[in-house]
Amino acid sequence: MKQASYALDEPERLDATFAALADPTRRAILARLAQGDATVKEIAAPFPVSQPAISRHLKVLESAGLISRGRVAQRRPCHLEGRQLRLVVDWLENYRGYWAEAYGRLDELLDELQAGDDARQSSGGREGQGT
Amino acid sequence: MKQASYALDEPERLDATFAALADPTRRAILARLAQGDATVKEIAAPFPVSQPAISRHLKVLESAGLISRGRVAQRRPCHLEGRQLRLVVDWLENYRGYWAEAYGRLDELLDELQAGDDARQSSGGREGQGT
DNA sequence: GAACGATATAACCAACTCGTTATGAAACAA
DNA sequence: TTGTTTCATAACGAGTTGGTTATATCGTTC
Repeated sequence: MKQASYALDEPERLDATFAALADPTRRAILARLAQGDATVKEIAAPFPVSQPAISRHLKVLESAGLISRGRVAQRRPCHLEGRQLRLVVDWLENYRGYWAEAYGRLDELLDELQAGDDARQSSGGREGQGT
Repeated sequence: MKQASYALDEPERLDATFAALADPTRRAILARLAQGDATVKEIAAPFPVSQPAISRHLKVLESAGLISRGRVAQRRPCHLEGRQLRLVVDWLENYRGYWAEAYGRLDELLDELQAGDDARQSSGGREGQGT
C-alpha cells in the first residue's frame, strides 16, 4: 500500500503539474492566491473569461495539487498549496548544473562562448556524448 | 549588441516551456541530453514510439528553447539548452516562500522518521486533505 | 417556502496534441 | 548512378483542452 498523501516524484504528478502551469490564466490564478486565499468569484473577477471557465481552471489546479479548497457557506475559498511546487523544484535540481551556470554571469558566459566558439568547434572533441 | 537569440521572460515562452515539460517522453529526452549531445536516432532508441513521434517531440522542445540542434552530415545532434530552464527557476522564485517552507518541513519530517523510524511521534500529521 | 448569490456541471464546439503509417529530402557510400 | 542512412513532413484519427451558454445545486436570507 503506497501511502502517498505527499506528492512524490511520480511522473504522472509531474505531468499534471507542468500541464497545469502551462496555462497563463492558471499561473495568474496562482499569483493571485499567493497574496492570500480567495473565493472563486474573487478569483474570476479580473479575468475576461466566464465563471465556468475559471471553475474548470481551478479544478485543474486542484487535481494537480497546486491548490486546495475550503468551504465557507456557499463560498469555496481557494488556497495555494506550495508543497506541490516543490515537485518542480526537485525536478529542476537535476539540471541545476545547466541553468545555474547561466545564472548570474549570463553576459560573461555569452562573451566567453562567443569568443571561444570556433575554437570549440574546431577542437573536434566537443563534449563527446557522455556515455 | 546583445543579439537576444535566447529566450526572454515573455509569458508565451513560459507557456511553451511548461507545456513542453508536461510530457514524460520529452522530460526523458532532456534527461538523456543532460548526459551529452545525441542524434535523433540515439535519442529515439530507448523509446517505444516511432521516429516521427520523437522528431516532433524534439521540435516541441526546440520551439520552447529547451534544446538546440546542430548539423553533422545527415545527423542533427541535439543539445540541451539549460538556459531555458532558468525561466522556470525564475518563475518559481516568486513562490519560494511557499515551497521552501514545505521543503524545510519535509527535511525535518524525514529527520524525525529516520531518527525514530518505528517510533512514530505524534507529529501532528498536518496534511490537509491530500489528494 | 421563495428568491438570491456563489459555484459546479452539462452539452457543445474549435483547436490542439500525440500517436500512427507512408513518403520525401539530404548527405553519404558503393 | 543506385542504394542506404538519417531525419523531417504529410495526412489522418482519437483524445484532450479551453472556451462558450444554459442549467443545476447548495446555502443564505427574506
